[in-house]
Amino acid sequence: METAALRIGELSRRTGVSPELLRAWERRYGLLQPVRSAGGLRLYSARDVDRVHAMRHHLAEGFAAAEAATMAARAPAAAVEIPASDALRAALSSFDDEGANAAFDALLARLSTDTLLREVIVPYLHELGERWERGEASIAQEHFSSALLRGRLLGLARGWGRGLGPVAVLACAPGEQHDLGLLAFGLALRARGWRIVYLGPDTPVASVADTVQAVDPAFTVVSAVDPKAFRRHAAELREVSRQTRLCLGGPGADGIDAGAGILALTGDPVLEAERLTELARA
Amino acid sequence: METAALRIGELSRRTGVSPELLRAWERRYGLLQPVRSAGGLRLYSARDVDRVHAMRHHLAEGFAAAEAATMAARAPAAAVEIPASDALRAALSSFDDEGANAAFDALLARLSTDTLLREVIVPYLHELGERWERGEASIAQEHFSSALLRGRLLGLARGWGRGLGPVAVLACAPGEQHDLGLLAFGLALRARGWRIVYLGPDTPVASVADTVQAVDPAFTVVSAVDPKAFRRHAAELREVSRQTRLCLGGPGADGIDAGAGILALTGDPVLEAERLTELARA
Amino acid sequence: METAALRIGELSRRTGVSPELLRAWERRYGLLQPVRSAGGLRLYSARDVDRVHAMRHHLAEGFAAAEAATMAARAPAAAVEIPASDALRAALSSFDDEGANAAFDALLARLSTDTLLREVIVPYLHELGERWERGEASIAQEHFSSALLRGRLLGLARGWGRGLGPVAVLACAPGEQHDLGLLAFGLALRARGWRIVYLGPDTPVASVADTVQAVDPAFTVVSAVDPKAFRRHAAELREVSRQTRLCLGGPGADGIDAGAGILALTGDPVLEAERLTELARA
DNA sequence: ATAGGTTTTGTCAAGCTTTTGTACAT
DNA sequence: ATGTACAAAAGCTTGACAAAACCTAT
Repeated sequence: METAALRIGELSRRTGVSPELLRAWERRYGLLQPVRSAGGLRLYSARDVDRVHAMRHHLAEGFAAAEAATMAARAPAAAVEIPASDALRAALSSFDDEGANAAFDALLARLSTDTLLREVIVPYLHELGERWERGEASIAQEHFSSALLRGRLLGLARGWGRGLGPVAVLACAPGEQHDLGLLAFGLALRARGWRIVYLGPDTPVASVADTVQAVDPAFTVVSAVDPKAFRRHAAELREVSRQTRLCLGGPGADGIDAGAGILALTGDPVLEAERLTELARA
Repeated sequence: METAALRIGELSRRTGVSPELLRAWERRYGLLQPVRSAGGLRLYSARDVDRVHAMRHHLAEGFAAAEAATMAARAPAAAVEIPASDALRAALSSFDDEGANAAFDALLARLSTDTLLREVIVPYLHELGERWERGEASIAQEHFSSALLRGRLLGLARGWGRGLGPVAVLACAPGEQHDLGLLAFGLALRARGWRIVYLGPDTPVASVADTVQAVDPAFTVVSAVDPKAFRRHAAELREVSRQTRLCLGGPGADGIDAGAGILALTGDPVLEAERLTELARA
Repeated sequence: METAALRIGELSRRTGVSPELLRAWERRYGLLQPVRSAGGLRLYSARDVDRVHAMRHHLAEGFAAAEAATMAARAPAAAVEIPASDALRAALSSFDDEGANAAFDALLARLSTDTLLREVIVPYLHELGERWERGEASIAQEHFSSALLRGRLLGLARGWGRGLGPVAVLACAPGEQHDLGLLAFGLALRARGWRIVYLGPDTPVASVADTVQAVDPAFTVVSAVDPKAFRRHAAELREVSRQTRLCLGGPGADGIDAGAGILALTGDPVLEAERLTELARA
């Protein structure tokens, strides 16, 4: 996993706590248990950074160091605040192209693609879907928001077919127009080194088959919001699954009995991307 | 076959590489294998000129002579400048994401948005449409191409809602999925100072009406490939046309009797953008 | 595949890492495992370039070299997010024309024009200026960077005079050659719907006056790095300010007593563009 | 917080080899 | 035209060095 190994100086720089104090906290409270390099240097993980931040936070609250340390050791992760995501939401719901782009830029500058997807995009898509079901979202706003987000995500997607990693073919099922979730999934895969061939919304199963033949992917993902889209083409999909490792994704894959050798990806895009990557490693 | 037989002096003059060096390259790397005259003189073909040019190109890129030679021998044409629009076409039809983006970038760096749209994108869309009608285009390729171009065009569209110009609302008719032409039209308008509110594919007429109410545009354009999309919603559209200056666009607007006060935009996107701008100036 | 074989000098040039250091990284961490030529020279692949970039990226993040190396070696190079702005900087400072253009394209796809200007171009210009003052930047280096950026910005500027928005006339003061800041300013205005008439470096005040007469702009901006450029032509400028809303821009406008009715624009280009647009809206 | 020792890491040098453009003799 | 020679530029290996960063213990 996260083997990011910081030395004490960098940890100090990132947390604003002197190396001496960091060592003291280790000795006295066992706050951190860094691994050591061959030569004996302490090597810290990214999680340790959080832990030190928590420690400082508790100290500032007035707790004694010993207490602060046990608290920090127990609950290292404090929620990250992402105010810009509210700004994005607000701009999208008022047709404010400029504001939405600025907010997106701000998020992009501060977060990794992964975090952006997980913390902002995916929740927003969920939210939109729910408002939609409850009849609250204006269709006009949904269209505006989708077009804008699609543009930004496709911007991030640029060049995602290049490189050396395994190839994944992504397509929406026939009739399916909602491709934002699939885009997010593609980006998450890309961040893990995959190469993406993206066919977009409403792709006939035969086209997926053609593409599979042409590029020989490690995985193929067909996505839909509505399970009917899968049922309607069950036979064809089964056929495709004989030529490639086939996955069904999106909310529509939830109730589906995928059938032998077909994998259902029903979780959030980033999670499923992680899972698929683990699977491919094996 | 191109039997144009150059002697080494002429080859040297054409390529700017000294005869000695040409011979050295032949001896050391086998870069060229000229036929010999009866008297033993080297006779080079036109292709050899390309090969030497490629060699020089690779050298300029920083490759070592030995490497440059093998590269030049393998792909003599690689150094030849393929017109970027052909390169784009070729890359799109072979699922080459990287190549397509590079070609698009090259075009972008050399052409104005307008020229890019008029000379490259619009012709390409036409071509695709025709191949489609004749059943020649693979659907898979069309999807891949559309997704990629959509991404790039939406990338250019960024921030097109800001500023000072008049506002135009753009939407595809209900059921209509082809938004690339509409996107191109929006970009052409933007290049003329308009602000764009873009609703994207398959937009219910009621949503268009909502948006018109919210942003009060100078023009509203609804686009479709199939005229039926307009006929099916004729009444609603007439209703909308009472609140805004309404235009119908795309191939589908061709045979339509638009009705009083409704403008049909049937020409190519850039042309129509120009026309609308003239109209707005008046 | 890509067997492009670079020798160590070229790899060094492309990555900005000295050959000695590259060899040290190989020996100590096994970062790269180049194939060898018959004579024993190291031959690197394109993938190795990515790997070195990743290594540098991790180093910049504060990781120890040993850790950075294992991270760079493990991750598929494409998965490491190297901020394109760093890539641009690196390419510019190593005279890597191709790399710089690619980085610029990547930035363009990812960011809005505004963000690109504010977060990348303007800071880079500052940085260049400072290095220049401290005598660290070579003239060649500055020329190369300026020429490349000017080309790209002018590429973005294409067609910025057409359309419907208000007109702004932009010119560098007599003797002033630095127009990149002014270009950035023009682009920021364009992104807000303005039409730009751009006169470029070293423009006689009389020419500005002529242009003002011809196009009747909403604003006219004259820019200089050195305040003396303004002082020397104070009288003429005052004269021009009677025919148009005149602004003085650039670092040189900072200490200037602009005089009645003359506006000084001393902030960063994007900010000032926003300000002017607000002013025009009123 | 300091002292005294260790590890890590970028840089340099010496001496020798390979690569490659050019020159020269046949 | 051919083949050989040559010299500058670029690389290779080994070994060493020193500054910065870290360690432990007091």
